[in-house]
Amino acid sequence: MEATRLAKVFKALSNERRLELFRLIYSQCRQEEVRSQKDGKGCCEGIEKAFTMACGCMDLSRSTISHHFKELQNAGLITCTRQRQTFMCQVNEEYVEAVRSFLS
Amino acid sequence: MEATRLAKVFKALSNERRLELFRLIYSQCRQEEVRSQKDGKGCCEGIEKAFTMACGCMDLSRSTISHHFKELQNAGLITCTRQRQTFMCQVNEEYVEAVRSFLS
DNA sequence: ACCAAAGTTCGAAAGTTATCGAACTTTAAA
DNA sequence: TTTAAAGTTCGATAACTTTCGAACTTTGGT
Repeated sequence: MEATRLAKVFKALSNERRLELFRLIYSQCRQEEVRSQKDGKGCCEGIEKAFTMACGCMDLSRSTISHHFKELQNAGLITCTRQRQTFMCQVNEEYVEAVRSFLS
Repeated sequence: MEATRLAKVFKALSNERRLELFRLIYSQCRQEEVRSQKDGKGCCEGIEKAFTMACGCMDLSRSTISHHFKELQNAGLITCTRQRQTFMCQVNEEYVEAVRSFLS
């Protein structure tokens, strides 16, 4: 991944609270994946009510949490799609992989 | 690595020019390592004249480059030690590894 | 003793970020 | 139709960042 884009990914992870949020989303996704494999659904489709869940876990205003979700999306780390009242959130593994291999 | 420290590492890498600088240092270290293994010296002791090299490679003022070196040091990614007029620069692999495994 | 090379530190300007509360929208429930 | 839940957007404030040039320090060469 070229420097410009990768730097944006790092910037998205450079705020402590946003890093916590991303790790939270990621770990929920891992759990969801285990569950969907048990059900024979293949891979995880994303996690539901990610925003609501984050509001419950983090001591930040909803507007700030909304902002952090936007930043993670802008950086490409997650994709969110509306589902009626709540939204569905997926981790973009390609970007996670770019972080892991940032020196190659 | 805990969130506070890891976020600082990501912040250090969140500026495009600083990310380029770090990659530059890292790649020089890899080359140096190959050379020292040939010479039977064991591992790379760090790269010499890192600052001078960076000044030659990057179109930024010396004061800005100095600042970026400081930020990389503060984050823990590199260690610099003076050697007469120039300085020696080492990459802290522990921190690189923390980035690679930031979700575990 | 003088000069150059290699860095560092300072002060300033311009821009970006994190955070909040208030006001808004959209969807669903009573 | 009113109300509630789930988000989003706006405006503000305080703090931080990037970058520069100028002035400084420290080390080594002549």
